[in-house]
Amino acid sequence: MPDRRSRRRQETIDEILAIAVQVMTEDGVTGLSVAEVARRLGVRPPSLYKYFPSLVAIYDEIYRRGAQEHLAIMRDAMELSQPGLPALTAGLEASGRWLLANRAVAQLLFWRPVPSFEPSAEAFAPSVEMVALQRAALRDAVDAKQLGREADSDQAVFVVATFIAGVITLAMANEPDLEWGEGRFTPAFPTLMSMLPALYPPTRAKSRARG
Amino acid sequence: MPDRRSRRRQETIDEILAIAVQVMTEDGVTGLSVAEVARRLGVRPPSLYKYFPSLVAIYDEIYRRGAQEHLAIMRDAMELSQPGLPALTAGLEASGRWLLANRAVAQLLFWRPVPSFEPSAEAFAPSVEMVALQRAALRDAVDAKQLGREADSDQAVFVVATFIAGVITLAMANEPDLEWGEGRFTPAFPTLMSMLPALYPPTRAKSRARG
DNA sequence: GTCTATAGCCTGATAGAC
DNA sequence: GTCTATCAGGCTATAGAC
Repeated sequence: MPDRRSRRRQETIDEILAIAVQVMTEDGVTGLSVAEVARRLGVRPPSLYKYFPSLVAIYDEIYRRGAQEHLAIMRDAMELSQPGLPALTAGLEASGRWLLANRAVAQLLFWRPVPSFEPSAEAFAPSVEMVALQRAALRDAVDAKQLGREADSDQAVFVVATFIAGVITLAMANEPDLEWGEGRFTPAFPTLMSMLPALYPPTRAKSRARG
Repeated sequence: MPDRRSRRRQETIDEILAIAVQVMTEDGVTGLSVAEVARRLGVRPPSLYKYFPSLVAIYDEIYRRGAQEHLAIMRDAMELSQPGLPALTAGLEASGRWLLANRAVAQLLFWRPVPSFEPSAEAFAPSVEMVALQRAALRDAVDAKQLGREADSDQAVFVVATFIAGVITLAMANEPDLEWGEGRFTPAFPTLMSMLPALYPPTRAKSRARG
């Protein structure tokens, strides 16, 4: 029941989270503090405890929303492309674009830089579905004979994960001010993806080899 | 002139750095503090300032020694292998093995998790030489006709950098307790390297095409 | 929901005795 | 080179008035 009171409250929560991400961006993920968020919001620290019970709770909500949005971005991009390799490539590109545009959240999601913070199981769930989506796209690619049968495997998921993780890692470390598509690393991603058929050569014609 | 006094001093410095790395390993890179190192060393915080002028100076020395050791490890592995692709693969494997065995230092070297810390130019130097070594190995690979001419390029360095960065990133994020060669990601590295000839196909026989 | 006030911790760093 | 003492500040979180 979103009456005026609770809507106002929701807006405050959103603003707190936006400021928190900004602080993480400027001062590093571990540089986030309740005090600094309060300062920027123009209130005193105790007021924030009406919205979040602890600093870790803020981290967890940023993680949860980030994982959710990241998954949605990738899924949408995949659905707009042809099934199989095109969808996989488009999905990972969209993922990379989002991660570079949301670097602080990306670090929180994948680098675990805050030892005292472990994401809750609920917050972690989207990561599991991302793997499933990639696995399904590889299966489609095999069905469409874009790739060989060995590509319908966890191992193949790891290979494409290596491509995107490598590109993102290098871009974040060495090109902190560039977005996806700029610089020396991210433009190489399509090239890397184009290597997949060489790694998993599609079988020719024979649809039912080896019974 | 290493008399007894300065040798003892050097041992203390080494011990401080070893403890500091241990703290970073347990509490995260940003969890390092002068107070905690002093506690574990069994002295009071002010005593450490006789050895390092500031907390940042400790970070910088860990960075400097780490970069140096990392470079030496890679160079040694390359020199023990056949020039070209084998040396490149062996060097990057040795690099990966060292990074996974020295995760906290690896994070300091490549992730810049401490916003207030920027490595000094001197401390950064080994990174430049690592790129040069990889570039030279690619040139050897071209000369030995293991790869095509396009592999003698910065772009090819970025590609192999992507392979190793991707593998290391995934291993560090998802398999915090496994070393190189274990788990799902690092064993895929040789497979990735074996894709290079497909990406940069060696020219056959014709050594002087297109004068 | 906001505030003041405060408890109770932590930190980096310095001065100066020994 | 070690210490005590201390400065000056940061932080999370809570109690309780308004």
